[in-house]
Amino acid sequence: MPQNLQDTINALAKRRGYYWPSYEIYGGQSGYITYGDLGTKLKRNITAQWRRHFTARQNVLEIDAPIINPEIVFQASGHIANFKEHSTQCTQCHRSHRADHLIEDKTPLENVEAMGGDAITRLLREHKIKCPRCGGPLADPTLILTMFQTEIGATGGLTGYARPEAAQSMFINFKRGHQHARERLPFALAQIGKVMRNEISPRRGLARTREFTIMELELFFDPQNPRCPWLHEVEDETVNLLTESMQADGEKTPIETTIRDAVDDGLILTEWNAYYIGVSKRFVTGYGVPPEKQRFRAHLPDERAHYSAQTYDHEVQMSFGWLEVSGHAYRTDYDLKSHQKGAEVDMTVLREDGTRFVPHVVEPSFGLGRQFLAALEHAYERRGKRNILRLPRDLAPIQIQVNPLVTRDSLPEKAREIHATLQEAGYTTQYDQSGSIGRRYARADEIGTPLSITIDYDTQDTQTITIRDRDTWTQVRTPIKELPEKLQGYFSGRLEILDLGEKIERD
RNA sequence: GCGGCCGUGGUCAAGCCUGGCAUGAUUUUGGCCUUCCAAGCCAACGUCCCGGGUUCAAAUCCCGGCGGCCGCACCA
Repeated sequence: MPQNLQDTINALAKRRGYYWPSYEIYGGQSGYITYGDLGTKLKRNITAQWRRHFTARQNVLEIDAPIINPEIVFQASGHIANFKEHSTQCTQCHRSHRADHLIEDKTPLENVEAMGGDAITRLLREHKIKCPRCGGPLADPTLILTMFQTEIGATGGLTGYARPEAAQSMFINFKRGHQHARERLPFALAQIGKVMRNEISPRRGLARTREFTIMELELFFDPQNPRCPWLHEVEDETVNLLTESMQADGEKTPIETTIRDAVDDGLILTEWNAYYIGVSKRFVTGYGVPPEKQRFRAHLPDERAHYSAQTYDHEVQMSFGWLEVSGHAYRTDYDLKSHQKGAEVDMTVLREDGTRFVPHVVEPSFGLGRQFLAALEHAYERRGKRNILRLPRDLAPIQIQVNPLVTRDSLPEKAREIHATLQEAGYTTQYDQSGSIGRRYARADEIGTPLSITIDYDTQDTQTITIRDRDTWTQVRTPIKELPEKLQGYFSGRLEILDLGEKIERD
């Protein structure tokens, strides 16, 4: 067996069809993952949950914009300038360093990055800068551009880039969105879509891929009226915060605070960011990560993005360390102003007092693959020889498995009949008659199917079936005619396994 | 991109050092059996990451590539 949890889950994912490395038959290509049937269904359920938490409001509008953007969009946004790195490597100890930072350390120069590649190479040579670690000679820096570049139009001509985040689509469509939101603030634009980042060295499977789905929301508000009218909904939610100043003091243990207190104490700069941090905690808890394994860590000034005034990463404790599952950035009016300048289009909106202003933005941003990974890892349980995925019932790819107890005496026929009924009712189901009943329950457990329905010899006589619960292995007996109502109750979260029928005791 | 370790059926592993019929467990599928938790029996499907070299002979040795993990850097 594999030694660590990640290997175990990767093996399970491959075996059962959650996900696997892409381009396998051609030897593989790092940074790409393909989702299988179960994975696709799980993703769909996670996005459904995300929508429920983040977009189910009248003034949150969802859009679906193109992935390839003309260069001008990213010139205006600042990405072209900020997405280049000049990296240099020590020829002796092979460590990599950022060339511009080395120059800034050794000279009075500032913002060296903006001077361009030739200047950086020249400065590195002129000042005879050595490896800060071992003092060895450094190679000439190489330019790293982590956006995918392409040409728009089959005959070329116009440079285009794949978007590395969905946010710019929301900013460049701000005016349309504002119009559709009937020109009222606050409102938000949200988007679930693919983005691409040409990572230098992607690793750890799903946690970092070159192409992934992002779930992002931009909330626009008036900085003179920064109140979040929905804050009360999450104000009592407790979160673990690791603030900027705590990290500056070397503090590693977060403080537990309510959203309300975090706002009142000034730990979170805007009510809107605080609101979404609260919702984020609920969302992540909802898909199975216990609160004590979550924290919100503030970005230090030097790791913050070029647009951000304050960013909190929502991190989840995984077997391999902390994993960032979402980012909560206060982007101020940086982006709208950038596009106002770039496109020469007025991005201001009207206040009641007749003045105009550019709205401020708060952005919660989620990588779908990372929610997926966090949900899987926290659902995983080893019980004896068995793997169990204790996925929440509203996340499980297959909701119900239907089995005949044995494959004779017309039990399979009856089981298929019930299976068909459930499918017609809209449930995601699986029919299984292969192997012993225990083996089939084990299969259901391993892919995280919460309920198994078994047709046995009592079914014909009493018109009842048994329902087995994945987590407790408890079984209850239920009349077939009550199934629709009971299952509806269970999957809406109203009923638990013992509410579904009469408990069966077995020796 | 650099360095270290690694790559064997669907999955996990032994074999590699010391070249000689690819091995085991498990999974999957079908059958038998079977009145509830991976039972048993029978059968089947399916493998040495890719390319080149050395050799009578390469999973094994050598070279290159690709991929994975870890460290450096990157992760907006």
